[in-house]
Amino acid sequence: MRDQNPARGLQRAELARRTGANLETVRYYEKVGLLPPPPRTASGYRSYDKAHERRLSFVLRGRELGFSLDEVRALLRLVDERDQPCAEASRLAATHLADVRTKIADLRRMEGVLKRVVAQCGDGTRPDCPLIETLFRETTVE
Amino acid sequence: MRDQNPARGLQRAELARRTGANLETVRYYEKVGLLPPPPRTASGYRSYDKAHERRLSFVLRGRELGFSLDEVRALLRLVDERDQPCAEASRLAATHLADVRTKIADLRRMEGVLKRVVAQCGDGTRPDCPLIETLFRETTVE
DNA sequence: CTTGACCCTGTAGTTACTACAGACCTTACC
DNA sequence: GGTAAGGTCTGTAGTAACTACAGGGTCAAG
Repeated sequence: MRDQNPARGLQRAELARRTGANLETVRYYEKVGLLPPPPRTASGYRSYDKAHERRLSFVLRGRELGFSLDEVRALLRLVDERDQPCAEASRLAATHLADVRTKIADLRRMEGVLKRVVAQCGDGTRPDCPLIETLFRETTVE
Repeated sequence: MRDQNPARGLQRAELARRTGANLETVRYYEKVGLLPPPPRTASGYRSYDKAHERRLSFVLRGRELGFSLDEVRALLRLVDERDQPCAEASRLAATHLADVRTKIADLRRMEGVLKRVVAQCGDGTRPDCPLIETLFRETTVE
């Protein structure tokens, strides 16, 4: 069994397990500057603490809300450098919310067309496949 | 003025313009096998015809419906090789429709959380930013 | 002292393009 | 005939956000 003593810090796999991140993602986030490089043991192993865990969770939750890594980086900068980050953070969130709504609208348009053609295809015995005809003939957007 | 005589075929830029594709995308689709390599002029220029235009439009419309290039490739194979492609095509579309609906559900969850936090942030004068607190504290998914 | 489980690094692969750089060709105009 | 502007060609590198090795080092238990 590996060392679980909190005074010695978490290994990468433990941090990944505790946060739900993929093992490789932890190293990736360090590489792109979203996680600070942790101290190393004598043999070069990374040793994380609670602050790393907190920060990694922040990034992962940001990702769950659909923020890009650049947006998460901006949010982290606000956390680190600003006293009153709410106005800027809220602006970022509002912009992102608009992006999300645009994506939903796009997907709903796709859903509508797909639903229609799947219904028209029925049991798939038609010689003129409505899906294929749609792709050849129609514009899918007005 | 360039040659517009249909007997001589379309150049790449013309094909792109007529279909709405990006110029580089045309070559890319050829490279990944979605468009057949067109005949070349004596000096090596690609020369497209109506069949290419039709096929490229098919790919672009498939993309507008959110199909991956692999899925579009599969649909094109059905068009080329099968007499009765509708059953298989419809299955592909139904699978893709389910994917689209999953994405919509994900985005709606994001939208709900973002809408809430943006509302809570209000004019951005709060010292405890609801967005940042959410990212640090909550799980965004139940 | 070996086995197995972890850790390290750097790099390559993924999707679907997009954007060059450097070279060649064609056309219009003078 | 010359030249400048615009097309075209190729291959390659860049984008986002990871993910997955390969080839090596380390560490603890039996």
